[in-house]
Amino acid sequence: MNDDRQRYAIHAAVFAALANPTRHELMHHLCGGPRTPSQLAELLAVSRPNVSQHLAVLQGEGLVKRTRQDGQVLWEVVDPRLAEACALIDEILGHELALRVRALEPER
Amino acid sequence: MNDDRQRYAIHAAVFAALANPTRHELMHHLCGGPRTPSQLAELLAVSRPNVSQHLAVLQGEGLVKRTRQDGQVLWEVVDPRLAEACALIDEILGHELALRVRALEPER
DNA sequence: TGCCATGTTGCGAAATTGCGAAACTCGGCA
DNA sequence: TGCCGAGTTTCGCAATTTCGCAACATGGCA
Repeated sequence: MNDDRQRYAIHAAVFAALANPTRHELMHHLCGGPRTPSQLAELLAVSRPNVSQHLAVLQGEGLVKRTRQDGQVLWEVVDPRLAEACALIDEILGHELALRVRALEPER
Repeated sequence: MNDDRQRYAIHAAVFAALANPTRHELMHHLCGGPRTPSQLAELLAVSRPNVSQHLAVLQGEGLVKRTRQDGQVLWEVVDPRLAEACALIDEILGHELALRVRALEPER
């Protein structure tokens, strides 16, 4: 019972890590392979400090990890299946999400 | 490009709706079938106004919907497959999450 | 050694979130 | 009509998040 409460909290924390557009986009790019902070900063058009901060949040939830190769810092997703999970959520919520992307503000 | 940006924002908003322990628990209970706000308030041990607020957030992201039956208000999940999606994420992140739950509470 | 590019961390301001308390809406019923 | 309970909305405040900016850390190279 109380154990469930903690489970919900931990689970929610993982979702919170992906509840930010910038972090969501970071994960998307990282699912395509390891990237350096500078590459990510350029891809997302945000500052490098900002990238580092968001990567730290994702790392804190165990979604990405930092490696070093040839003297440069590389960040990568911990489990490639995370990409599959995102794709599946896309599929399940696809209809409504697609509709909302298409209709940016008509009503609601 | 810019379309992707909006897509990330909308997608992140859906995750944000599930990025709160109370809302996460609400979704869990609602996946088991329709419930009234009063039932939910008692199940989660939170105030009824609080339940209404969280339900409004979930509704805003198109995850739950409100119906009326026999004079009482019932809330239910829009798509039952949402439960499957949550289960799948559990499975993919299961290892680390289970470890973290265990780390917090040695016994269950 | 000093210089430079790359990464990270600390800090303050603005914006957002979460929740309790109070107020309001609505249906049923005597 | 008035009352009552269920449900929702509003308001105020504390806590958190986000981001830009500055400072600090680190590795390669002349």
